[in-house]
Amino acid sequence: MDGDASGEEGASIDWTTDDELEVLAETGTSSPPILTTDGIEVIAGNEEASSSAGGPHSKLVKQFVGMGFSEKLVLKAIEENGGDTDLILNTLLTYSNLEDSPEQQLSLGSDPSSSDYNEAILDDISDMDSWSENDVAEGIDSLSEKHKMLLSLANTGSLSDKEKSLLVLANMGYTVEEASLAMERCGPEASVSVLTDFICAAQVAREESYLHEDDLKQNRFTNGNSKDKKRKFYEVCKRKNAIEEETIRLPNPMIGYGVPSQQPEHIHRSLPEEVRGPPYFYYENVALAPKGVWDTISRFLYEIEPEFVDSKYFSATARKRGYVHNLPIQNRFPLVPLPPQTINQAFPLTRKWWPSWDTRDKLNCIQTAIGSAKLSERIRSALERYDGDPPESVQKFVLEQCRKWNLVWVGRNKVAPLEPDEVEMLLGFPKNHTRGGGISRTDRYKSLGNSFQVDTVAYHLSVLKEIFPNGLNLLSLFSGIGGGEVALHRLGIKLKNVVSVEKSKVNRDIVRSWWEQTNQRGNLIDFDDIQQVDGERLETIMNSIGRFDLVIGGSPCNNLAGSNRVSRDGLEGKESSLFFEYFRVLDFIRCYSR
DNA sequence: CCGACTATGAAATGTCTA
DNA sequence: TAGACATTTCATAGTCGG
Repeated sequence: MDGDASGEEGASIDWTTDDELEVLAETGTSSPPILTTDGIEVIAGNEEASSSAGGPHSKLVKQFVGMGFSEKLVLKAIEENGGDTDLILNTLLTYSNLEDSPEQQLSLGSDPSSSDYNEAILDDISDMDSWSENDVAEGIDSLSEKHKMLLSLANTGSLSDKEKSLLVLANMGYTVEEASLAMERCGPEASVSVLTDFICAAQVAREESYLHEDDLKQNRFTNGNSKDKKRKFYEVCKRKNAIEEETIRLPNPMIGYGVPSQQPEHIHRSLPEEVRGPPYFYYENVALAPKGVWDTISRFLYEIEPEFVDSKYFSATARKRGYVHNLPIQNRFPLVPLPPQTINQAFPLTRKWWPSWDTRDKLNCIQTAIGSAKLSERIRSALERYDGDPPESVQKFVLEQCRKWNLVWVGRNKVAPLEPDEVEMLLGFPKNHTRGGGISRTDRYKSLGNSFQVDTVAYHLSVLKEIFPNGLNLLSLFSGIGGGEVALHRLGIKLKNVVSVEKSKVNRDIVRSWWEQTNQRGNLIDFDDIQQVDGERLETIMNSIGRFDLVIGGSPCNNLAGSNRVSRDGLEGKESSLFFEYFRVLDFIRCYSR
């Protein structure tokens, strides 16, 4: 009924040829991936049909740019070879090879001055060590010297987008030279995936030059040995994909190292000596992030495997999250009293109106926005047409919407979204935690939707109680409404000094107000912007209050979250890339505390 | 300008079935 | 096992009225 009116879009797009090369790349080595002349004819046909949009070869250009070659190279290659994809690929591979050797530099019009990354810094880095060895073959080692060094550069201030990408690529095992070349060629907006594609192509080209040096010198632009080249290209791409496909899988059931009601027989994990606390750290983000995100996060956070837990095992609402931490996992204990475990227990008044065909036991994840009044009205009028149970199709529609928007039954045929104080209770906060102080209702939903589930986090942090009987110093990054602080407080762990970094003023006010109301004896210091929390400032703080025992932080998820239709850009997204700031600060604290 | 409100899918994963 | 089908998701941008 609602948003299914988009049936026509696919008709005008012809997908039959677009993925030709990618499909070939995925087929195993058993069948050599050779482009047939059939494919070329089809492509040529399409290109005539769509010549009004873009250039005459726009489709071909897109195809090769998608493979990681720069647009300039592609255009030049097409100009020389027409529509023959075989010849174009050959030429491209040759070009990218020649670009690596200065004496044979072609004037391809690549303009170094247009790229604004700091070449001086990069040169310094690449001179400092023998990073040019290709790590891909050896596999990825744990926290390498590379990004430690990058980090020490970054610790004086915040990270630029380019430095972030560079860190990511360095962590994937690529050399800094490769990464910076790729970034220069692919432009500042290029995603990591595009960059790795480019590096792949360059690697092939390099290996090619090694194997066929003579051949290339004599026969620069001809179609020599194209089968070998392409085979090589696909092999390297496969190697790259093998790295990318090393995806962390979510456990089912999502109980991490155990939940109060379900504790595995024997749980054990051994952390490497160098990551054992203190300082302890606790990082959180959404479990269902785009592919590869958790691999990257885990690689940065010292190769510690994330613990994925769904908060539905702690409360009446689901909340699937991943936590990376170096806490002990033995002898955890839950907060008491245990919060309501079902919708029924949490909202007894809804039982009277709850239809038998609504089989929900738990609510879905609480988000930052609520269902509209119009939807509730649509549901009511749909149900009022029937005396008893509505037909199955209506039931299905209503249930779908109730699940999607977390609606509960508040009257005859009447559904409604949760109230802010109900959300507070479900998430383990004291009632009215976010109320007052001039905060709007909308902002309450937003702040709560972005928060921890306190019981879940407290269960993990409970092991700290016996480690720090006299309290601890807490560094809380992206504090939000203070889920970590509330969890520790409810556990009875004394907070000596809390340094809290939170962008939103209303959230800082909420934490401050909670701090005062709970008669805390320690000090609460808050900061606005994590990018301003540099090494110098941290050092000053630590000289004053002592070292941090615990670093808590859940970095922004909005570019990772599934409900974001607009900017689900992954870890490189505008806000979610602040993860690298978390890492920067954490690594500084760790280095300083040693 | 602020706050309430509404419309806006896709991507990843899980489950069922041939 | 592959593919159809089902479920879930810490959101954004725009409008409107005060």
